[in-house]
Amino acid sequence: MANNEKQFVKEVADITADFPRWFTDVVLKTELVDYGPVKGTMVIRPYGYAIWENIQNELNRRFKKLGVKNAYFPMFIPESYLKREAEHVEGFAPEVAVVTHAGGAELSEKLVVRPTSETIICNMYAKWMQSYRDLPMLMNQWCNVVRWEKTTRPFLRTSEFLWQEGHTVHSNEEEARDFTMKMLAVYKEFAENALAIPVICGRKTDKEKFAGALETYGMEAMMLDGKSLQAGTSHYLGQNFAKSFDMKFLSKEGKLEYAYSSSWGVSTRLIGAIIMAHGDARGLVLPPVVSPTQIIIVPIAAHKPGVIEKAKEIEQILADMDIRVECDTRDMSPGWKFNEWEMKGVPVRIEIGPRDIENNQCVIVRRDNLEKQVVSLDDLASLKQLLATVQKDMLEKSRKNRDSRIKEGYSLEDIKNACDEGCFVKACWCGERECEDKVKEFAQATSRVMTEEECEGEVCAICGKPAKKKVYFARAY
RNA sequence: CGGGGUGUAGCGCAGUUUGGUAGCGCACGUGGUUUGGGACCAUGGGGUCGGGAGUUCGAGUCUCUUCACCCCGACCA
Repeated sequence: MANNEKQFVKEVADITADFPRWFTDVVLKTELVDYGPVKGTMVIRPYGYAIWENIQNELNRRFKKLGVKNAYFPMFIPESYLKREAEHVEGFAPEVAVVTHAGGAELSEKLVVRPTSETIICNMYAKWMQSYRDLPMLMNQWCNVVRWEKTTRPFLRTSEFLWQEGHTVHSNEEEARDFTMKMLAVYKEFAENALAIPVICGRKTDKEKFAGALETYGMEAMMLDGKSLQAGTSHYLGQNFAKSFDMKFLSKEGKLEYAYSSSWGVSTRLIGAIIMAHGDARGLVLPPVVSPTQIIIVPIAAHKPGVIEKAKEIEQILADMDIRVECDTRDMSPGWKFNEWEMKGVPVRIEIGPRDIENNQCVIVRRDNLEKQVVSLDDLASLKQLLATVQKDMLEKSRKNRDSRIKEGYSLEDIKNACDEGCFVKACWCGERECEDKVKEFAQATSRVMTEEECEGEVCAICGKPAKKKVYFARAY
């Protein structure tokens, strides 16, 4: 059958062979997103947005535990704010969108559409903090930001994207540093337990750090093709922004002091990470925790008496167990529905037909390994456990895959060869920017994060000078 | 901004060499038969061939021009 979707399955038969194409097909055909009319923007459709909502819920719960509260700050930032922190403006200037006209007239001061909100939030924080009693301030906002990138790809890099950006201020360095690390740990736990994506966390090199930060920590996830995706960052900003935005407070000792701040964020890119970490030739594979629909019920021979009723009955039982369940009663052949829901990555499918009803059973199919099993209709309670199992197995599978693709590198050639094979490379490094640039040029790879591993007595894999750090190198999205 | 490519129905494409009635598959509407891995029969609707100018009796096709998008680089969550 020369049918669109069948062609799609064929096209993606070997997904890593043409990964960008596979990725684009998947996000368009599963109705996650569509392209916006403005180049580089994406429309997030209900199915994609539902994943985002689940991510939001999971993260909000974790933020709350740390005492972080949600707030909202304006999208327009006076151009002068951005310029106050020298490194920050230098880092973001090339990619900001600027509003020059509004209300039918030219503005006296141009407005930058936020590429990130440190500047405007710090400006407000400065007004709100008087004494050490006001600290720490721990806030987060869910919003959109705009960064005018040259090349774009749905979810991974778009001109406008949704994210969460948290901003904290503290009265002392230790607490601010501690919070930066705490949030990194939250992200890691979230990535692994909610998204089933194992991540490598660590400090970024100066070359890769956030414009304006003292230290940037990142979590890196390996995609199916062995490339790395920066899935989240946590920055220790020191007193940089405090000094630029006059964030001062009166200490216990009665002295006026600059505050210490941190910022951290994850974006809709995480949805891209899910797609590219778990997907297969049939399309998406979504982890149950964030999947919009956790169980899909497909009635077989739905026109026969009692089938729909039974399917609906099962739907109700599962819904009462707080499972996100849906019953597909559309007038289409079952095979068509199987393929569609597999493509959309729904973790578990239930098939229920006349033969099953006769035997008081249903057929359960897992999306992650496509295993089929027959389950008694009296045993539906076990499905909750099954979802948890799928979640756990997905993480394990990703972890195994990733661990088998981390290599040690002792030369530029090693690094290049490993990247060509779709691997991360751990290599000793002297700490010089120049060597990172060489890796970029020779292997098209960048340093992802630094490890805590010892490299005493080792030499830099690039220049041969004494090594200071052990670093992960990889090609990245 | 460099290098390459594509614009024809909602989607995917053929037709362009050699100018001569606008085509195919999927999707969509209607009627019926179906339903355990992408069903079938019948029938129907849908187009300023990216835009503009030119050559010609006649342009999807040739010439010029313009616009848009995609892929590969440089930049980046």
